[in-house]
Amino acid sequence: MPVLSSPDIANKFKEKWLAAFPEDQAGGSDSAPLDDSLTSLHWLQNFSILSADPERMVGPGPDCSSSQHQLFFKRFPRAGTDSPSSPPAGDTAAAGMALYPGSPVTSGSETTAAPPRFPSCAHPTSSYPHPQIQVQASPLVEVDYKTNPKVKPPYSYASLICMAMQASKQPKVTLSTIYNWITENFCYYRHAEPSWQNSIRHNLSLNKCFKKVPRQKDEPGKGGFWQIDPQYADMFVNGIFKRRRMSANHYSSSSAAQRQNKLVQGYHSSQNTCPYQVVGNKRKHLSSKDHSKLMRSTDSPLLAMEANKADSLKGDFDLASVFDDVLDGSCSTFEDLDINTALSSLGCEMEVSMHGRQYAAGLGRWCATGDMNHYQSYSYLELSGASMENSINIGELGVPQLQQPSQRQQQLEQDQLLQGHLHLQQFDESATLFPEQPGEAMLQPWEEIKEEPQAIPLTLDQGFGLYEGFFTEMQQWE
DNA sequence: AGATGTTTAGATCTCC
DNA sequence: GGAGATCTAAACATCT
Repeated sequence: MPVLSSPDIANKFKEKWLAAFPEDQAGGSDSAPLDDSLTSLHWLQNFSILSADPERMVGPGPDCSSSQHQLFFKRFPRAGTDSPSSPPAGDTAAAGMALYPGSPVTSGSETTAAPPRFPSCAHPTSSYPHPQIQVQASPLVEVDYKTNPKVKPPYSYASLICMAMQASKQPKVTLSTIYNWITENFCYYRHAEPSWQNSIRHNLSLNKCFKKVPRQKDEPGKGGFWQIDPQYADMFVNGIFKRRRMSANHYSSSSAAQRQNKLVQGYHSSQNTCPYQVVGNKRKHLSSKDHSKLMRSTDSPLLAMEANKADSLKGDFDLASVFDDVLDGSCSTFEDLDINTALSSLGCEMEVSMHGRQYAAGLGRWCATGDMNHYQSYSYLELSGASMENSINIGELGVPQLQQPSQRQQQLEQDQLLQGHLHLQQFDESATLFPEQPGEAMLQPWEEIKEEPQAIPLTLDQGFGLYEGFFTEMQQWE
């Protein structure tokens, strides 16, 4: 059996690629050879992520001519912009695990379906169609959860509730607000039997993560308010409910890779308990009584390809501050994302250690170091300013979670490489999710957290998709 | 009456 | 196999 070197593989890939996509042969003058892009990272240095948004390319904008990243996003939809309905590639089982609360749409490559529209969405980026990831068996089948009444969104009710809370501008929401948001953003529930509302109520009551806030006597209306219990804010990542269910010794005894793998499995599996098909996976939870559940199958060519990347895009990112601007933001839909949500979409690793104990990084702010045009790094600064040792790695591309100094340096270099022409401005996020309980979030019962922040190994394309998704959002901050 | 909230029970799945 | 998570369904109570 012949052994192919990296260039060989790249060349063969190029040949097959061009055979499959001859239109890519005629690249622009600025396009670099495909094999180069596959065998080296040099092109990354010329890659302007800020301009890489394929949607932005449509409209006027600077630096949108790079055929390389056009090609990239053409072929590899942005993982980072996987909407909540777009499960991470490779996670065929976790169709509901979203890294990025974008628009509630999952769609294929074809563009016949109308892009999601969120009238209540304020910022300009919300109006353009999001990259679409196929999750259907047929690449021609799209699932737009906002308009498709047949496909049940692959989110747990807890996630839906959380997303609704996130999308609302209020620290506390009413049941009807949750109902409305869900029905507004998920067509399925507009047409479904109202039993789902029962489930929502059941979830609110039963789930400790949700806290009921009684309505004041002078407040008119029916029922009370609901909010995420600050003690459990860490259980929501990007608006997706993340159950904690890992034993402590699991972390201490297993290797980083094993731990990561297992945790990822647990996390992903936890994100979707809805029936689905899993290609090449033992998980099969298909109920014949609801045919729509079949549509959660994720054996699209893309995901099938991604599924083969055994270690790709798995893990999660603890960032309680994803909620930080929920209160003062203008978010009302998935698409109104705060920076932390966008950061979360990076699938970056956040690891805050204190006195040898692992904590989920909750509050803090992302800062870039260096001048505005040449950021050397950016980091998540613990607001407490205590002697926390931060180890933040954005754009983890398969780097083990626990890093030695040399590894960290390596990662830093990798980060710098990836940052390329990025212009990252420091931003401020001062709002907290639970303003009525200032400081409480800082006193979260971290010790109770069994499931810890995970390093997220990403394939290059996925990582880039995440990066792109992030910096697409970052532009708004600029 | 309808909305809201609580509780119980069964089923299915994953993880340990 | 047990435990936990989630979904679904149902019954019941309370409130507006």
